[in-house]
Amino acid sequence: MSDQKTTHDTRDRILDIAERLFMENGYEATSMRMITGAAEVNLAAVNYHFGSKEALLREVFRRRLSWLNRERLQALDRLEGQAGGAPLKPSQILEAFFGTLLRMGEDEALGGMTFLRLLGRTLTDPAEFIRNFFAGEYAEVIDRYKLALFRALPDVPKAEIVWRLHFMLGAMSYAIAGTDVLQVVTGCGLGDLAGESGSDGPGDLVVARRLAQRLMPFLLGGLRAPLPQSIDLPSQQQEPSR
Amino acid sequence: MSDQKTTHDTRDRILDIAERLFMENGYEATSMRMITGAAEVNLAAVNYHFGSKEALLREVFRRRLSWLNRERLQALDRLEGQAGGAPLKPSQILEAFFGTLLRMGEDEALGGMTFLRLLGRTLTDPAEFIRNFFAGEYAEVIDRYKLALFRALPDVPKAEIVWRLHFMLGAMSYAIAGTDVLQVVTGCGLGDLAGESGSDGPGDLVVARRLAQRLMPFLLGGLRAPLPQSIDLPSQQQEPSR
DNA sequence: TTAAGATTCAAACGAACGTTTGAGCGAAGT
DNA sequence: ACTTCGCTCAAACGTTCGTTTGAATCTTAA
Repeated sequence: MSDQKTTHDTRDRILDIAERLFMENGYEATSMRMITGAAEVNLAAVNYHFGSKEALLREVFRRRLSWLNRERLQALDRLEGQAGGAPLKPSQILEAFFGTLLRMGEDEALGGMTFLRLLGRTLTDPAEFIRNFFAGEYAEVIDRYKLALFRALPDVPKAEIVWRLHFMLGAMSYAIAGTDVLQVVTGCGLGDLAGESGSDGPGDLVVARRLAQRLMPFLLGGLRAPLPQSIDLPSQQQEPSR
Repeated sequence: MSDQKTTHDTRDRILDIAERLFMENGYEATSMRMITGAAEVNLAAVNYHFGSKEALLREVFRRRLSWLNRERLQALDRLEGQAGGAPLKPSQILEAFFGTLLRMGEDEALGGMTFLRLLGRTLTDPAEFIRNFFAGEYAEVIDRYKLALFRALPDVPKAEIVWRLHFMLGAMSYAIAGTDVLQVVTGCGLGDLAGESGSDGPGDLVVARRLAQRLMPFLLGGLRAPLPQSIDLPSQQQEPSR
């Protein structure tokens, strides 16, 4: 029973618990009383330290994404410095972007698989304040990596690259969310490796490494797939009348 | 008997409105009063016709997924009948599985892009009753297609195929969800094509076709990507910089 | 016409929600 | 010693939630 409580003790305990509960139940289905109860702090502590429930979710993400954004930009800077003006290889860009994220899943101090799962599940949340928040947090990094891919694949139309970046983000987001129907049906996949509900399976490090090992070749294969042959809509032109 | 005006009028109006509102706000953030208000029916109508809010969501999905499951199984039956015992081509399997779904997005009578977006956003919902429901609905179809892929790719380890099916589901789910950060940052992608917020952009047919045209080559490229070289965890212990 | 069943309706239920309040506490600062 | 300030606390705020109720209204068939 350590009675020693400082300011950051309460703040960080709220953030850690909220991160886990938001991941397990989603934002709307997680109440302030669930969070403060599990964190063993007073109900009013969240509003005192963060201002509101929305601001708490933002802070949960901000403390992780600020590290991730910095790391992703540094990785790209490093690669471009080594290349000395030449375009990067697509595999290098993907490794810097997705590898950096998946390496967060290996380190519990950076949130581990708990944060990765939360991120994957929250990226498809339709709530407006969430989407606005992510848009602001991701803007700079997305733009830098998008331009790097444009230079790495000069023969591919830019719109096509954006589409495939979109698909790659989706495959990763869904994979780290760990809610796939396959996992329940086949008993195989991320959930099987993670041992989500209590049972101590392999640790976050092993889970994240195995996932990265499977995901990266898939993403690269998709990015380099042959372009669709027909330019746009096929022959028949069907217009919804009125 | 055939005149089902009163009953199915209310029932179907509730289902249509609920489908749209669940898509726009998510399950938890959509209240019964929002649904019954927009559908112009009494608040008690949902509990009378469906029993509960959870049962309403299940019915919203069931009326679409029963059609989708039937169509997907028939498509696979047709292909296997034509092949006469020989393994199918992976592209045929993907076309039957993903093409059938994306064709739902073209037809407003089958839910159109509204249902596709709802499906993509709900597949990552952590609520237990939702995941159990999807597991039951998808079990048979997933199993059939999984086996078809095993036979189509006899040289690829089965675990690897399951992983890649997992990734393909993710890319599709995320793409049809239409909540990608790319759309807000770059103003390009599904949301741009869809004109989600009121403005009449291209119809569902055009949106779904363009999406399918871009997604299918990506999925095929990912599925056929070279296998990861190392069997499991590498030797080096890499520490993320802080 | 009339009785029975199906559907709609306004109103209310208890519970849970996010947030606010004002008193109380303990360790600095002067 | 006394004030200040950061923080915690129990209690309550007003609102909204999903659900239930019982009477009113409509539909249907004998």
